[in-house]
Amino acid sequence: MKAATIRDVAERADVSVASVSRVLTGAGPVTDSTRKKVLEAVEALQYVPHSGARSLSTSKTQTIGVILPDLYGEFFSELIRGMDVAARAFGYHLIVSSSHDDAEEASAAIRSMRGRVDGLIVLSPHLDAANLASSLAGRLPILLMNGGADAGRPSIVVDNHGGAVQAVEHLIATGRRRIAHISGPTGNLEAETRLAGYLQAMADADLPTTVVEGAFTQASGHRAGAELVAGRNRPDAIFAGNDMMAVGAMLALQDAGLSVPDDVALVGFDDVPIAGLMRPGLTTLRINIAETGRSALERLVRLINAAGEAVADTACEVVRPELVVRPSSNPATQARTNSGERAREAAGTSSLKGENPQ
Amino acid sequence: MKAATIRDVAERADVSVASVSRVLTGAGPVTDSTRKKVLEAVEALQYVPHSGARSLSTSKTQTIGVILPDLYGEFFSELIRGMDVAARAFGYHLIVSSSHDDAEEASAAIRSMRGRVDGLIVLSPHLDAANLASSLAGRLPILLMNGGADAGRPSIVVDNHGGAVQAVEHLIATGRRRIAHISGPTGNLEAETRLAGYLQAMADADLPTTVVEGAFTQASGHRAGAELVAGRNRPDAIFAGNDMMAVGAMLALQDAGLSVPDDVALVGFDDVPIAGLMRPGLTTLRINIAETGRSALERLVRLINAAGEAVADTACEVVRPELVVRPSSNPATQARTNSGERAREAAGTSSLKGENPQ
DNA sequence: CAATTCCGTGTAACCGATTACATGACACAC
DNA sequence: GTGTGTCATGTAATCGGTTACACGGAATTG
Repeated sequence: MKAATIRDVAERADVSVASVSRVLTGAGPVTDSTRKKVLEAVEALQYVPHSGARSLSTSKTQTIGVILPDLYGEFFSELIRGMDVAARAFGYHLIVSSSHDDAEEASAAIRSMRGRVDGLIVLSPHLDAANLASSLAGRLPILLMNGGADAGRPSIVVDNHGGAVQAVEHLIATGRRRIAHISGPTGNLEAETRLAGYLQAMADADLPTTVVEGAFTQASGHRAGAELVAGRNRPDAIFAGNDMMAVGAMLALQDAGLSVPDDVALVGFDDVPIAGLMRPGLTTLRINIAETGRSALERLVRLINAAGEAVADTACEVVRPELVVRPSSNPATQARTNSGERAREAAGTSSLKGENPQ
Repeated sequence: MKAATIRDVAERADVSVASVSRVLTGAGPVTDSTRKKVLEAVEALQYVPHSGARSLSTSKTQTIGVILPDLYGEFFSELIRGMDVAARAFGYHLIVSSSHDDAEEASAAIRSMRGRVDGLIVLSPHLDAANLASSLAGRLPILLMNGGADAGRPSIVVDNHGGAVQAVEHLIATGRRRIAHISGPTGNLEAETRLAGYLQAMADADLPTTVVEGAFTQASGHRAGAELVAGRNRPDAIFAGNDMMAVGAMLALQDAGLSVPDDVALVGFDDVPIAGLMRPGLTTLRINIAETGRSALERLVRLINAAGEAVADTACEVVRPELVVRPSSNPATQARTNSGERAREAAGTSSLKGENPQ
């Protein structure tokens, strides 16, 4: 039994294919009686329009492609969730291609999506991918989320620089002066922007800087933390380029017998779920990822609908991270209030939607 | 400038559309000179075949749909990663639709994918979704990962029952006898299967059971843990239905001034990244999620290619969880060796691939 | 009552690929 | 030199929708 076509439906409803199409697309005039007959036939035949055929005649696919680098954990899922919910609301589908960690792979993925999607959202922490993406995509609307403001094309970036400044200013405000930074890997735009923010905030406060390079991994954070406490002139605060390195550093500090935050305060970046579950809870910078994903998708849909017209949208939208203060950066003089914080954290589910079946 | 069609390519290469098609699909004989001319024209025109048109004439979309419930964090991203990598290897694209938490929504998603995909992978922890999926999909190959063995259709399930038995037997082996269970929400297949495994293992060992119902969330685990330690006849071990509840319970125990594992041992399920980062590290059951996703996709591709033929594949593949022993379930008599474990965990990146840009 | 408008409906062209079949060139054998 | 077989290539039908245009019947108007 082959799938029903629009002609089967037309025949069964005793109308023309044009009427069936009009009922189904909602375009053009039809009487109620015709509509009723068509819908009955559709129901009876379990008819679903062939999307390929539709896309052939309308040259729209109602599909949006998402190109992602190697993202892990909460970040990935929240982002897709936000985009997916928005996509459904607009009647779009989402084609996802993940794990593209170099420009080569990413451009292959873009190429393979051409003709299959109405627009692309490209996340890429790689310096050169932005141009690649735009040249490869031809006339396809593209929204970049590559972490670097790329003037002249629609994009969304996280204010990594501002976030880093916030982190440093917070540490200064709580009385720290010897503030070190564990940076992310060289070549990663986000890492470099966060580093730049750290350097600037320290310069503004006239404080000396210490930077150890990490790789955005927990292990590298552990190594960097160990290195920092072993050196002379031990810092009284560490701002890590992301939460995973902060977690590694925290464990290294505790291994060395130091107290966080009394001996060394600690601030991360991203607010991954683990941040709130560490003891002490990790101060960090939060980005509402799902919201960012939703917003990215909505913007792309607008770009698609406006295609060809006044391309007024070349702005670079900035998402500002929010500082979430937890005990890891309590003022140096303050007594520990571990249990209170612990109870609060344990009761809340804000950063952790728990269900995780299978 | 509209996109080039196969006719433009044919014209430019001074051959027929048939030859262009033959070169591009690799089917049929062509001389090297023709191939060369065609490829040059393709390159010059930046030609990409229209997937809709192709799908119309071949009735294949080279796309696989994935229907997911509300999944969070690592589970979601690992699963998609595994599927995505496999899909690329087979030349397939992945359409993802997530956040379907009731059968209604899930079936709407399935319907909207008909005609757009060559096959479906449906994850659903809902009891009735299995039948729904199969009836809605028509002749579309479907692979179920709904957590309940559903004889007669291709499916992949996690051995939740066996995992729970392993957990309980492990706790018994380390000397515990008063073992309580924090279950997941009623109506969730996985939760119920894990509960059943607990009950069976306890019955086999002739031990009395205690069950408190949770909701797979950290907060519910915290409540359940508090309730368990407050009651008379405090358990000396708790097996939680998932890691998030185990984490909540651990914090509740520590809030109550109890030591894990000395006073109460703790075992979770899933091996989320946080499990290894808790202090003490949480004993749990690990599933290689990416691998499971990859395997699911490969199996579906096989189903697609075999469509219509001998549908010999109606088996229910079982994925067995692996017990990961960490300090939260150390034998009751053993001294704490926190620092050793801590160093090991911090050095390893096994469960945590750290990069988490933006 | 005829003329005009309006509007629901049907016919058929079109979107851009694939592919069965026809064609024609060429080589080889008799 | 004609016949036969092989094989690269071209022609045209086809997939299943959408939609411009034509058409015809009812309602409105003079």
